[in-house]
Amino acid sequence: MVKSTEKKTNRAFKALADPTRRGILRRLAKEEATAGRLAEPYAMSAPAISKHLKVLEEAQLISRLRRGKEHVFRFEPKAMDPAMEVIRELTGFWNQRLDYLDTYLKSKGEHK
Amino acid sequence: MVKSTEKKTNRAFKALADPTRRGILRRLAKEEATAGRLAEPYAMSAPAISKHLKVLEEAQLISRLRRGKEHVFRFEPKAMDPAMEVIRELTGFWNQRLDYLDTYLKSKGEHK
DNA sequence: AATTGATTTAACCAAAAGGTTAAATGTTCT
DNA sequence: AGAACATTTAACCTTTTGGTTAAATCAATT
Repeated sequence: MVKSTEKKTNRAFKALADPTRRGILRRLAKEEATAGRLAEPYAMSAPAISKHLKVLEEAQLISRLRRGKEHVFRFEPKAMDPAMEVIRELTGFWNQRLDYLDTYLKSKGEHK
Repeated sequence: MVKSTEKKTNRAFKALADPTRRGILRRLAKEEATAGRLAEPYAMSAPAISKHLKVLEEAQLISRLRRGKEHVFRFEPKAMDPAMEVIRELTGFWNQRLDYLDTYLKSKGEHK
């Protein structure tokens, strides 16, 4: 199922393309938080934040659980994988890093 | 200049959010190519492709040079850095890998 | 049961995205 | 100079995006 992966990739990158959403993700990467607390730093209405949260949730970058009257959000790092994979594919990230590791080990006199 | 970095990040993620543009980048990551050759795989008009190329160029993910009547494009991997940095920040990618390196060195009896 | 609180949904709006076709541009060939 | 080629720009259209305010929902409190 290559198609659904592509849609996930689209959604992930699109979600990451907005600075408000990246800010929310950064915050949630440290600790879970409610919609209200997430909204605090922004000069933006609650519905606007709610929509951003929906976009992130649809990209599966965050999950939502209801606790009493508030919604608690949590970062879901697994959903970053398609984006990481694209970047890896494009930049040969792994190769570079493995080269680096190789160089490092050589400098330690470890490697032949 | 934190602001211009944020704009670059926006543009990079936005550019990466479209599957046609990712396809173009994948192709250019292997070899440079002209607009015409890049357009071939797509059931889309030349102006549509031209616009995608413009978006990628504005995100600095590709560069353009004119060779006779054709425009030759080249992938510019440096422009991926802001996106990589966001992903790193969010997923602790480096930390994971450094932990891995650490574990590796311990297993070699190198560490402490 | 009514009120308050947290959040979303609905309806709306302007701007951006992604496509089209037709026209313009700049280069090469005859 | 003129024709053919590769590509972009212009004008247009529809859908999506990112925001707004007002209304609805649902849980907790009095």
